Amino acid sequence: MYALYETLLKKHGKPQGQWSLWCKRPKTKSEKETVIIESILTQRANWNNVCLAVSNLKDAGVLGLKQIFSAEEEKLQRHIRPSGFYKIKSQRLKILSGFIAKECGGIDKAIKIPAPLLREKLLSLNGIGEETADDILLYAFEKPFFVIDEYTRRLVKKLELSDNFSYGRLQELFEKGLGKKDYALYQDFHALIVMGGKKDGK
DNA sequence: CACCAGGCCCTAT
DNA sequence: ATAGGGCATGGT
Repeated sequence: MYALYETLLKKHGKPQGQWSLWCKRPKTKSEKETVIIESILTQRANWNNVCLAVSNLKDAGVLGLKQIFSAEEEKLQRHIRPSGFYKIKSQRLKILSGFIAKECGGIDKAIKIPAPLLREKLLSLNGIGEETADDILLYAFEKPFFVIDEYTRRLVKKLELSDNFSYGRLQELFEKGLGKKDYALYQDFHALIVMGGKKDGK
């Protein structure tokens, strides 16, 4: 499995955050919050539209968990409209921001919750499935959970790495295949899979 | 104009 | 357990 990572790395070069925050290794609290917000906006959406929505939130000064939580629902909907499914996503953003900002007491507190427990709590929220939970854990909280998305499934299918496409099995395939739990490796590997799947890639 | 894009939930078999 | 429909926009 590590050989596959090296192959992709040689092919595409090191992920540099050319297309999003997701491979920039967000450091500041604000950058982490942005990643968390993007994890919802990107659900079944094209990345360009996510950028439009993020830009609107930023211009309106609402690009933060507390701001989202206290924003008027109708305004929030208007800002994120370009990302699609905006009514559902505004609800999901409210739920998620409330959970982290209020129930956890902020990002710094949330990050100290044992990762498996935090994952369970995220999954219990309406609108957060396995991929979104792992996006948050891996990219915002730097916890080693391999993200399985549509691009990953396509690659596994193409290379015939597995005949079982359930989320858990695929996650196990990558995590056990790599041996070590290394969040930076997981981030880069997944970023490379996405880069490879984007356009010519195949 | 048709089709697609880095999910998730709900409902009906 | 698993399949199918709904949610919505902007780009090609």
